[in-house]
Amino acid sequence: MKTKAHAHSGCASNPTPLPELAARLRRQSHKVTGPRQAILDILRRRHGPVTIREIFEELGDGDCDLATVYRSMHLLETMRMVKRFDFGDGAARFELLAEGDDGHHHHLVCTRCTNVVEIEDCFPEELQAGIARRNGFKSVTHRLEFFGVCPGCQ
Amino acid sequence: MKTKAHAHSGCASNPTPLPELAARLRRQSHKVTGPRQAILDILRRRHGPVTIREIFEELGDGDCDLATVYRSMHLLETMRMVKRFDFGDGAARFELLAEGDDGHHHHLVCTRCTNVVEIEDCFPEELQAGIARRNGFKSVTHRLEFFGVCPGCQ
DNA sequence: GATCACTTGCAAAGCATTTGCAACTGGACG
DNA sequence: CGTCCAGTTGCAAATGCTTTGCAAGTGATC
Repeated sequence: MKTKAHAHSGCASNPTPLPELAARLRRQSHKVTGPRQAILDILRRRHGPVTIREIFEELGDGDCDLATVYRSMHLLETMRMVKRFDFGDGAARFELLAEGDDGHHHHLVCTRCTNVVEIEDCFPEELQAGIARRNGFKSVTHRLEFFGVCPGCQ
Repeated sequence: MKTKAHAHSGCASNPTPLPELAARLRRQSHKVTGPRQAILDILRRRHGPVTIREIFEELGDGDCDLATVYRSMHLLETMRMVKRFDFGDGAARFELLAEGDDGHHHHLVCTRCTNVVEIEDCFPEELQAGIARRNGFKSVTHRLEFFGVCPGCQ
């Protein structure tokens, strides 16, 4: 089975060129600064969701302040350049988003080693529509993550 | 349509008697103390998920310390008397569990007023089994919550 | 009713995250 | 190129939820 094109960018195999990411910043009149480039550079060569702490530690020593990483991720999130995920362990995780991608997808997380696999399946649309309708809700989405024990940890 | 029996206890209509809850504590050799009874009493007459802060504020002034509420919820969780939910807003929520109930179910949360509706639907078992199998994972479960805008907030 | 392990209150500590503020700097413009 | 200023950054302090150390208090058992 061929690897289906992933909804997210950031695969190590063909990372989005950094200048392209910088252009996205500029296009929305945000400055292309050292810290931002360093952070984007880390995100673009990452497969899965990254922690703020992980980003910070992967940065060179004096590269930038932890607060700046937080601020940058917040900016990138509002610009829809990254998507935030929550595995319920108290630390936010982020994935770089391809342009125009809403990044909606899910993960299968190993509860032993915290390894993460991206999942293609999603909660069935018609079921969700029924839930929304029955309760009179509009604009319904969902947050969904799977947890289990990976092959290596069994 | 008749109200289906909910998987969780704590419905205001027929709350589990407090002595029964106390008995569960005693049966597992935990002391039935004032704070614990007060907390259980709040939980048993609650419909949905409650925040620690909400419990604390619903307690009488000198009823007990915030740290004690945290400790109690932790105890009740390990005893499987309550289930923890995470709506991604940084505050844990709890629901009282009927005996023998694993409490697995989901919620539809209004993103405007944070009102919560309990949902009966679940992620399709066969889909989840496929996800587990394809990735070689064992003991797979999921965390799933829905978000939208409730009728009153539209 | 004495005893003791289990509980509690209080205060301090832990984390992830946010914020105030003064110093700094991209990049637009001349 | 040099000026200029809104947007950025570093640093430190603050926030919000949660946990923990420790000494004092108290259910439950005998």
